[in-house]
Amino acid sequence: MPELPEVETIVRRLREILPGKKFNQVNVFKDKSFAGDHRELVGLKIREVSRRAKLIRIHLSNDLNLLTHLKMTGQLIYLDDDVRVGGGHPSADWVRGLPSNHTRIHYRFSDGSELFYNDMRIFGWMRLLTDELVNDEYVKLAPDITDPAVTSNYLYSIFQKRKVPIKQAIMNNQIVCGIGNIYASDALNLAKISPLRPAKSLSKKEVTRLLKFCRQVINRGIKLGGTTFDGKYVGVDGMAGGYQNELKAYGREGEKCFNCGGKIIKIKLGGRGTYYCDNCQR
DNA sequence: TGATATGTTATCTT
DNA sequence: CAAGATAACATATC
Repeated sequence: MPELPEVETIVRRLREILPGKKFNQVNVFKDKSFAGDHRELVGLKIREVSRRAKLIRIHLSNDLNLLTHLKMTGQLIYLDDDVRVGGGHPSADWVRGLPSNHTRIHYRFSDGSELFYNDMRIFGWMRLLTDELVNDEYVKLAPDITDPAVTSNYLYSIFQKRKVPIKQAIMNNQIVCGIGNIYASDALNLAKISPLRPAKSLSKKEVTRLLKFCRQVINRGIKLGGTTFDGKYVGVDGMAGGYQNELKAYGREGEKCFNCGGKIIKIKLGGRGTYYCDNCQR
């Protein structure tokens, strides 16, 4: 269930390995997981791997791309004999023989190495798209939280028109991309702002503070390689991240707030689990 | 049995 | 048309 830091981690790892690989064979086990004609891939070469929001873009020859969204339970795992690289949803597929029963797409390269796309819940997808179509997708998205175009002025002016709770506002991809449920809870805790506050009620100063901490938690997550909850799979070829050891609010129900010693409580907001300190987050 | 899960998006309503 | 609310997608686990 990757957020931006997890996706960025996967991209950085695959970027070291995939460029230069040539597709020899493609097996699509679940039609819903792949859009386009996968036969077109055979013979194409990988040029580059990049990220925008939580989308992974594998740039190919012929102005084509494999655009991927892992959604909640997607994984990309590269396999070459003893080498296993990638990431995504932490599950036994990390350590199991591949393909696993969650493998939806299997790619084999001309040098014999392989790439597996696993997705338990099948929310995610891979699409074969031209550069132009990728751009069409990108222009629909608000700038990434890592993009300098996201300034406190920019956010403040948008928030003025929104009365949804601030947590939902910062998770809205039409406003800013890349802040998921975990990092939203943590950023709000550090900023000492209640997730329930209507977006329009935030002062300019509060928006500035919130933006600062959003960037901080996302960058910290990237530095640590993302967040991995299932301890069983930590340490497998370095696939697991480390942010789970530094969570400020998410998953800490009943524990002490690091700001004030108050108790972290859990509520449901917009259908998502939301953790915050009732004492210092106002 | 029922609630929950790190994400989007279609659809309906206001 | 814009913003908000809700369900939906499909599966596993506690």
